[in-house]
Amino acid sequence: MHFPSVSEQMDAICQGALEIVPEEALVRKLERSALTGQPLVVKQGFDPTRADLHIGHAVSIRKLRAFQEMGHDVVFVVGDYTALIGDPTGRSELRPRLTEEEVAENARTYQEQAFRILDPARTRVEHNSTWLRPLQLADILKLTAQYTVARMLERDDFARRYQDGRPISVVEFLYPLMQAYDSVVLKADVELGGSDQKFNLLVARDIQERYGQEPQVCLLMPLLRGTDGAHKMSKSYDNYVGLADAPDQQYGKTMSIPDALLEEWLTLASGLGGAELAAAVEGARTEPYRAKRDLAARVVDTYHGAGAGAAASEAFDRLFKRREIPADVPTVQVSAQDPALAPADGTVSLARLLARTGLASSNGDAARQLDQGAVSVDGERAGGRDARLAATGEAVLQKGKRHFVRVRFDG
RNA sequence: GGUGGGGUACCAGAGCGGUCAAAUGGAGCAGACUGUAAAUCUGCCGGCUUAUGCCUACGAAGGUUCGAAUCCUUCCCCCACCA
Repeated sequence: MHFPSVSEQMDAICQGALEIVPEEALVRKLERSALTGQPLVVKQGFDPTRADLHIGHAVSIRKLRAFQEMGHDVVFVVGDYTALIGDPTGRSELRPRLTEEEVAENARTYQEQAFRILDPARTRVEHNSTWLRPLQLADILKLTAQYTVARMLERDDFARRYQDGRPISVVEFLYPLMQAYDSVVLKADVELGGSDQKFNLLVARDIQERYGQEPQVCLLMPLLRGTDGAHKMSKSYDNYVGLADAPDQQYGKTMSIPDALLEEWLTLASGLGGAELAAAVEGARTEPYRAKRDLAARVVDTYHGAGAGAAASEAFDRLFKRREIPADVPTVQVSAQDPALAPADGTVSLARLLARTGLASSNGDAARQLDQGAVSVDGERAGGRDARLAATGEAVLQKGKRHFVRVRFDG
């Protein structure tokens, strides 16, 4: 195995990284691997607590990719067992426990999503249930004996919760230990994670030593803030751009970030580096709108291939600038005679139709939306809650700016 | 084990016998505006074939009362301090 020089590797690794703990150890490991031809084992875990990976995860997945390109072994750990506990990081309360079925369902697509960035041929995908599930109580006793409650409480999520009198379940103490055990099993040389993972990654260093291994190097990446501009990007805040989101979704969500976030996103999510990045950041200061549209297109290109960004940009203009009906409107077939639509004289209740087609969550919601002038039929704004619609042929219903359904009547 | 404090809508959190489908903030949806699904302002924000009506909802089940989120009983759950 031939690796780039140690200093080249260090440059690539450091680019965008927030912290490397400890940096000298990484240099030593790289030197040794260059000498022996033995690639480093670089791991990162992802808990399938939700169905999607998002561009916040991509920040470190890209870094995994960089390791891979330099010839190291990347292990993508699907935390299907740790997900059953839920990472307490940043949590002010116990996570709802997921069932094994829910986790398995989420895990199914993780690998596929990660491969939008990683090279499938050079990635080892491991599920941590493989080694965590078979553990016996004796094994767990050994593991838990390696760490103290006082050290656990150093962690500020726990410290704060304890101080505020909010519950901390004992299983939550197990989480960092299980993650650490992953590192032991994999004999990890390097573990990647977001900066909020620092505690967990550091615990692994201690635990590896207790199990007679050389401790891993922790490589912490900055956290990307979500589209709300306030919280870190997270599935639970619903402020994320999913790797598997449709192009128009990715584009629109990116457009919705506050201007103040542009520099952060350009740095962490655009895939740009060096001079290009500097130029883009400068552009964001002078022409934020332009810069945001470029960023959005770039994000879409990254996950849907070159050209997809331009198409999404065009669709965005059509929808929001020109207020036209988008190309791909889902069609719903309804019967003009359906009693749920209150048919009379060849017409149906528009409110009921909205509820029926899913544009409104209930008849009451539909009535309110109609009263507020939120609804258009074939581009014409519809009146109040009593509006009716001729039940023939087709009509395009629109609620708000971006919810469309084409209705086709039969019978 | 003891003592004290709690459990309210998607979240946080007020209410403590009627005027409570429940203040307020956040989230969400919509309208206006615009450079955007930004910001700002405004409205809405349980359901029901639309009704000064009914149903569901203030941890659960019973009870008191003309009337209960509010009072009582039992149960379940959470927190703090002490042990």
